[in-house]
Amino acid sequence: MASRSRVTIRDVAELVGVHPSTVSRVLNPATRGRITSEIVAKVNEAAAELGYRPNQTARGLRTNRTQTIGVLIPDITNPLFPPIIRGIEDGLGANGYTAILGNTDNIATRETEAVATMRARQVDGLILATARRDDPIIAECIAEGLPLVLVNRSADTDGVSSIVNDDALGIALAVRHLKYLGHTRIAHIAGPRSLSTGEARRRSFLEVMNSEGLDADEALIAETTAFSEDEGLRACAELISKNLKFTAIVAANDLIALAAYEAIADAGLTCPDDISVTGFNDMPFVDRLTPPLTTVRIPHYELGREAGRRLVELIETPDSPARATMLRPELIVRGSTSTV
Amino acid sequence: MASRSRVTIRDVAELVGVHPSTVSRVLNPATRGRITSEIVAKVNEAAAELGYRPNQTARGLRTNRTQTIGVLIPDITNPLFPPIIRGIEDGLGANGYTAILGNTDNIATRETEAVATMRARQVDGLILATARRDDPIIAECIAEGLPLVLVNRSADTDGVSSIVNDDALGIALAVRHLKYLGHTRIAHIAGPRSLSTGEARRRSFLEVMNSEGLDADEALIAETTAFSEDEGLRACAELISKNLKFTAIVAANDLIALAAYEAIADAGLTCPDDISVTGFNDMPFVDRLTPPLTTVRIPHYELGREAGRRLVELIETPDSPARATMLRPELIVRGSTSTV
DNA sequence: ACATTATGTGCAATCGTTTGCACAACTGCC
DNA sequence: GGCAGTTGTGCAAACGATTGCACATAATGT
Repeated sequence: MASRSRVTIRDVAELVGVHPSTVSRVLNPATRGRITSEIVAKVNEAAAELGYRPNQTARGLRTNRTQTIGVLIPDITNPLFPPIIRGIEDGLGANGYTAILGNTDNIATRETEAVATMRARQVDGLILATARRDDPIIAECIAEGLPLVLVNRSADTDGVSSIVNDDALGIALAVRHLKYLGHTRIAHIAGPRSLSTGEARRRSFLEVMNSEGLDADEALIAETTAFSEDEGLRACAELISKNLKFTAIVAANDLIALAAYEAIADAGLTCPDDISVTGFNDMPFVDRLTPPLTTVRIPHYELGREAGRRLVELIETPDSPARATMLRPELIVRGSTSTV
Repeated sequence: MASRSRVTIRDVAELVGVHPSTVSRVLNPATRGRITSEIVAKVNEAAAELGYRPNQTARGLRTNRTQTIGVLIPDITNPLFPPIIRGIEDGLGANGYTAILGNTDNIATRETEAVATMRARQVDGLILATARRDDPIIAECIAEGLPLVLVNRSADTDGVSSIVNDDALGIALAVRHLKYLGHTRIAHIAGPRSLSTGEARRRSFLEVMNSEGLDADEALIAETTAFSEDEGLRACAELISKNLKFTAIVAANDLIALAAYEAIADAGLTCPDDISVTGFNDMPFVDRLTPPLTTVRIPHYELGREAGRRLVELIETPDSPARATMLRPELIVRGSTSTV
């Protein structure tokens, strides 16, 4: 028969001739010191010989800690998320935690459902990359005392830990770069205002335009309902059709910037000769486009890693305070921006 | 205190006034029929009222089934894998299973390690997207009776279920397309022979060149040690420097095709005017390159979904035989190939 | 009407660990 | 040498669910 995990702590105990609890104490670093070193050695030897591996399930039942955490993301096939996930796993893995993933496709019901299955699996905490600014799951987690970290997107609720990019800085870098190139009328294709990223970038755009003394014209802001190419194309085409005489577009993310390329070409114009474009995220391969995309690079991996570490901290020292952390983005100048 | 999952089957039982085992039977679809429908209704009602959620950990301990499976992939940030993972999760999720991920970076020790932590977590089965043709983990799983499905890459071992792309067909499509365009001297940048994909594509290349009556010249095959851009660039530059008068390159995957673009440009040539290039995988955004890449599209999502379903089948009907399944790829013709 | 079978529910053991408590044995002190 | 204090180990009760078995009660057959 399948011998999976057949060897238990009891087998090890019998082989050595001690009580199972002694074996348990040897195997737990925190209690190991209380056991005679001679026995420690014997137990370790026996465990190795039998190929003993602790049963996490049993441990989890007894301790009410599964060393498992849930990660909610919109969609793993969006190239934005893999580095975040990788970062999370690395940040957790170093501490013996494992992640289970849930894709929500940005659908609220699927999000609720995913949280439910994760809680049934007794996750020790949750990382949300899916948060809407008013997401009810956040309050729910706080009420239930379930450790929570937001990553990538933050929320309006305070008292919750988050690791996000400094969107205001990112937009400022893009706008100042365009100003430096001589642009004064700059458009913005904004993301959804229900997401912190969409809102923050939009607000920052207006602020920076103002503070830099450029034409901060609300008419130059186009709204989208999703960070998608379809939406970007629609918004951008509309903007161009209005004939507002702008010479540059600050797109709220790279997909929208890609859509801008298309809309510009559709209008018989060229990028960057007629209109400069900046993106946001620095997705894979945007350096290979024609023209290569000038964009704001977000440290996605680090975002994830910090989120993982922060969550472990929250789980292991339950009274640690909530902190909102911002990581610095970087402007990557390529060929999609040029002087007017 | 945190109320997470505090309500147990016992609480529900007390509220209704029945024994916990009765509640358990009601909640389990297989045994529900044995209970009076009146009680079933009351139990369901009480469970809903208390917000009862079964504790998967406890269930797992008792039944020795965690409804969790392990997925090993080389690296989630490689755009090849997210759709596979998404497919796996969808294929599993419909059956109540959840996946935990492990990134191995194609390092054997990390692979062994990941399997160990997964087995400690009592996974019910394993999906390997990391298999080398002679991977020892496969034999190990079979010996232990741990259900296993290979996805994307297969192995030399038989008696193991796998869901892979029909690489031979994919290569045939690419070669025939080039032949149709008038190419006769065609080069191949092969992937690592230690991986089924590298070997199968390489072998198929020679076979198809022969069967199509083209110059099947071993000298036109360049070897790489990894499916990476660096390796592709090295191999391709070397091939070009040999001055072998070929007019097309069949790259073993898209990253290598990208490297071919670079090597071709470095040699002062252009694609497709001087050399046509085909890729393999149809990664995101290769349609946006200049020129857009002609490539073989692999149904990655379906590959993953089938793997998930197959594993569930293997777990739930343990004597089901191992099957090797191939899914059909599709040639996507774009701008990187042209007539000679 | 009585024996027999079906049906529905309760009982208690069990899965593999962890951990508070008890208690020997040993140490050191005066 | 008796007493308090350590120290190291064993004991047994959990954690929350599942499930073979037992046993009432109800349904069935003759």
